[in-house]
Amino acid sequence: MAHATIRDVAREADVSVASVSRVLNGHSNVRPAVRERVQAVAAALGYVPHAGARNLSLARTNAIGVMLPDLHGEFFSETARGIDSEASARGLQLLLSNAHTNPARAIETLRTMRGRVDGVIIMAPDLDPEQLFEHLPPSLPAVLINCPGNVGGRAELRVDNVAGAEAMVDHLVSTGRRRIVHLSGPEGNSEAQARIAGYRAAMARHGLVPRILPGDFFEEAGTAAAEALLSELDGPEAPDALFAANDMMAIGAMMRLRRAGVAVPGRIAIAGFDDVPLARLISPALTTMRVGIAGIGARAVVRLTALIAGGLDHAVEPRTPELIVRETTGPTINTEQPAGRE
Amino acid sequence: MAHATIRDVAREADVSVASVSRVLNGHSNVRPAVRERVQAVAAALGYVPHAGARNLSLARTNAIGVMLPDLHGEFFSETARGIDSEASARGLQLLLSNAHTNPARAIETLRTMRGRVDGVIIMAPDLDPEQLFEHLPPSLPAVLINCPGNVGGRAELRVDNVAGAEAMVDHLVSTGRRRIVHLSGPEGNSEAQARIAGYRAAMARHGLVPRILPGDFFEEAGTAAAEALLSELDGPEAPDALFAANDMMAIGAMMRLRRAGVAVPGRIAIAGFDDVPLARLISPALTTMRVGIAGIGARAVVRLTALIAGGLDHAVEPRTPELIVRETTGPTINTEQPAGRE
DNA sequence: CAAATTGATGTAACCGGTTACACATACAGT
DNA sequence: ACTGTATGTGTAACCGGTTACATCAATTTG
Repeated sequence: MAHATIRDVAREADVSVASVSRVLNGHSNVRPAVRERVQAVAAALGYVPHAGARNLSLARTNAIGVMLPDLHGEFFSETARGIDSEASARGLQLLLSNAHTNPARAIETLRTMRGRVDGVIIMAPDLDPEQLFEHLPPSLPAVLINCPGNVGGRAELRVDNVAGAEAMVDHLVSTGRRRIVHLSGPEGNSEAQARIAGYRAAMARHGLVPRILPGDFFEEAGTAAAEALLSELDGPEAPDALFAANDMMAIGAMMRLRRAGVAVPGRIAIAGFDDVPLARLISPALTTMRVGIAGIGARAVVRLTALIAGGLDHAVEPRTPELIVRETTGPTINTEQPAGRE
Repeated sequence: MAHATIRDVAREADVSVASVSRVLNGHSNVRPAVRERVQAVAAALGYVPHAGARNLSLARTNAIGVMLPDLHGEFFSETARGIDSEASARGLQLLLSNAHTNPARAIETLRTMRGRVDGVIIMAPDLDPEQLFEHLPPSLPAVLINCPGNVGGRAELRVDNVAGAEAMVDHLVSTGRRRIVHLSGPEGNSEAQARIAGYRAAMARHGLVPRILPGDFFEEAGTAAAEALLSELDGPEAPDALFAANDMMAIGAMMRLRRAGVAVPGRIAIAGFDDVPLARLISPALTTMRVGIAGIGARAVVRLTALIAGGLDHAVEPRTPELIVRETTGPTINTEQPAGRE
């Protein structure tokens, strides 16, 4: 009592499978009488075409594979949303997999996608690019997002994290901050590394001494960092700004500081990176670098579609983050009173 | 110069396709010499098995289809995260589609999944269940989430939205509020309807008069509702609580009220529904009903896996939302000063 | 030493669609 | 009448894997 196949329909309607196929795909060269009979039988049998078989035969799936870094929080959600909105507008389905930092699993996943998707979008800043490219079938259309080791001339979208971090440091300096601490992302992550590099460069340019706390992009790291800084806040060398490598850590830090009664931005400024939707909703609203996460996802789909259609695309398309100044880097004040509550 | 196939490998290694297949799938009955030769040739040719063909042959895809409502923001992301975490722990891939409210598209999507997934998880509160079930192939394992018209004895997870809304009204009443306005979800949405029903029932039980503003689950609806209420806040009949049908609308309303200098919860209490991660991060933190979004997604995967393995499951599993009291329903005060800034 | 058993390998059918090509019929043109 | 063309339909090969079964060589057993 399994599913009906096209041959069942053909037998029941007393025609050949070719005719059934033609009817189902709306080809014109079928006699109306046959068409109706086939449709009636298909409906009666509850026939639903087997998409997998169809894909194999057509060598076309109308699906794209998406490989994203570990799926917590808003960063993932925004990327997925951007990809999804563009993909479903084009009638494409998404085969989703998150890259568990574990390279072997990631590569395995990529292989599993062969023959099930028409192309892939890969964002895997944690992964060793060498390994990745070695196992990426050369004929599989792919658009990469922030893959620093992209040597094979693959289509790519690359956020300029170095320039972004520099811009943020410049902004903090312009508001009078000097003791700017950077809370970094995880060590193996190329974006985190680039943001560190930008931070270092800008600090050096301003003649300031860098100080980096290790983080991992999760809210808890921000909480921990804030906790570590609390004891120093009354000292002579008190940091006057915390620049987190992403928004979630910045938010974690803010929550902790608020709980300790430390005024932000009065006593210490806070800045993030990414501009997740949440950043403008919290209070005080977070100053951050907008990378246009959803837009990147959507753009990747557009380029991938062109690639699948047979186009050539070896470009590394740069995306420059934009500084979004909100409340957390406002003026320094002495009182504990939170600022900007208009 | 397309992809190498298993026959290419077989020819090159001078063995049969059966042997290649055996080597690649780790069967034991292959002579070591042959095994090595096949592996060498496969590597040299950059052979990657065609997963689609494999799926067809095995009648097994190790993928599950997921159909979610067209929701932006955190609700979608949380559901996806819950499903993904459980799915990838089991080595399953996700074929994602969002249900565009458009029933025809939704059904089309569902058909497209036949033969590409081993089962489906469907959350489509906007969809007419009749149509949905008519086109859902009966032999396709499926777990539904909040599908009120589930008559076919399908496995389902159902949040008790009525009880949840009642509990929230009870809570608001217990804090002394009487003029409680409900900001509802979209009309065609069954969850929104259930929350309205719960609100109505509880209001009646307390002898209070209900008042419902139409919304659509988006932040902007909350902003608009707050705007509409602003003019009434000084009047004699000023509402003292706004109970939004989801968190995003509650947040939208809060943002607007804050901008107008209205103290929350001093002048008016705000409550949401869902407990998205954001709810505890904003300030003042949002009182809401926790439905455990991610947990529902994960649970759906567990049940679907059992179903795919051949189990029977006709249960409608109830999930009772939990009241999470935070700051937005704290004590009423007269001053404009925001409360709870410890 | 023949017979029986074991193990490795190849052949070909199958999964469920699509479609090139062959074929049959109808209808036009001269 | 005899081609020539258009149209509808069926046959069978194909997409790229898996695997039941047959085959054959090597080893064990009586």
